[in-house]
Amino acid sequence: MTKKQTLRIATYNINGINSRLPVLLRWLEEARPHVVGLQELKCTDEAFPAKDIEAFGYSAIWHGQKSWNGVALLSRVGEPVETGRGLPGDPNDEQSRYIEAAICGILIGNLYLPNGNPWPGPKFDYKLAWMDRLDAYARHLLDSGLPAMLMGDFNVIPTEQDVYKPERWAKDALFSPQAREKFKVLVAQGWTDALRSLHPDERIYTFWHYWRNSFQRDAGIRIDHLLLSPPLAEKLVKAGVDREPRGWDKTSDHAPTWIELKV
DNA sequence: ATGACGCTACGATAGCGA
Repeated sequence: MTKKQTLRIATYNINGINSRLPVLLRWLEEARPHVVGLQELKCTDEAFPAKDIEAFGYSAIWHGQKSWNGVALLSRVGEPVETGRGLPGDPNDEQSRYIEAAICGILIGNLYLPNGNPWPGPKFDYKLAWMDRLDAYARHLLDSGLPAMLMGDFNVIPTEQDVYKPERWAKDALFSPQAREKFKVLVAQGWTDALRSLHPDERIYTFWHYWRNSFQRDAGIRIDHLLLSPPLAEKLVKAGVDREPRGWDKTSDHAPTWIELKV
């Protein structure tokens, strides 16, 4: 790092990277994040638009899957050194929901946590089991003492403060007591919820449904999170949500969510 | 309760996921 003061790291559920490519590239050009974790690529490894992304100055690693899921890490501050692909803890889990790399001396885990609807049901059970595996792995990361972070689409609304109208989400897996409790226990291991720690009293949303003019009414929820280990938390200087891209044409239902770290 | 999107396929509309 030469004279750079801060490192900007973002998470963005792109909801189909090839359909959203113009939106992604426009945002990369305008926001110029140093590191980006993407979720919901909805493409195979072969169909990942690596050349387009490289043309904007980013190295990338990705873990695709036909039709669903898929995660990637982008960096314009050195090539990501991959340290993990697939969440440990279940060798039979074939869903592409986790990719991890060392970038600029930071261990970055990028995740797409299962949605879990309908609740109850097997998809909800899968969500809770996935969260148990994440809990175990996150503990391992903290124990390493490394500057580490876990970011992505957690598909969990942590508290009533993180939803425009709690009663509308009462029967949704994203707001279920079980998922919220597991998220709470995870953070309590010693992670810092970056956005909430810097903005304790604000309403912060990262997702708005396409239907019923949700974005225009700001009827949103906060489900995209960046969790920092103690050595990173002390370097946190800014955090926010880029709401503008959510208003663009043919856009994702999520907005890019980011932090800035002292380097 | 409603419903928007992208993706896929014994495809040209419908089911699935979320």
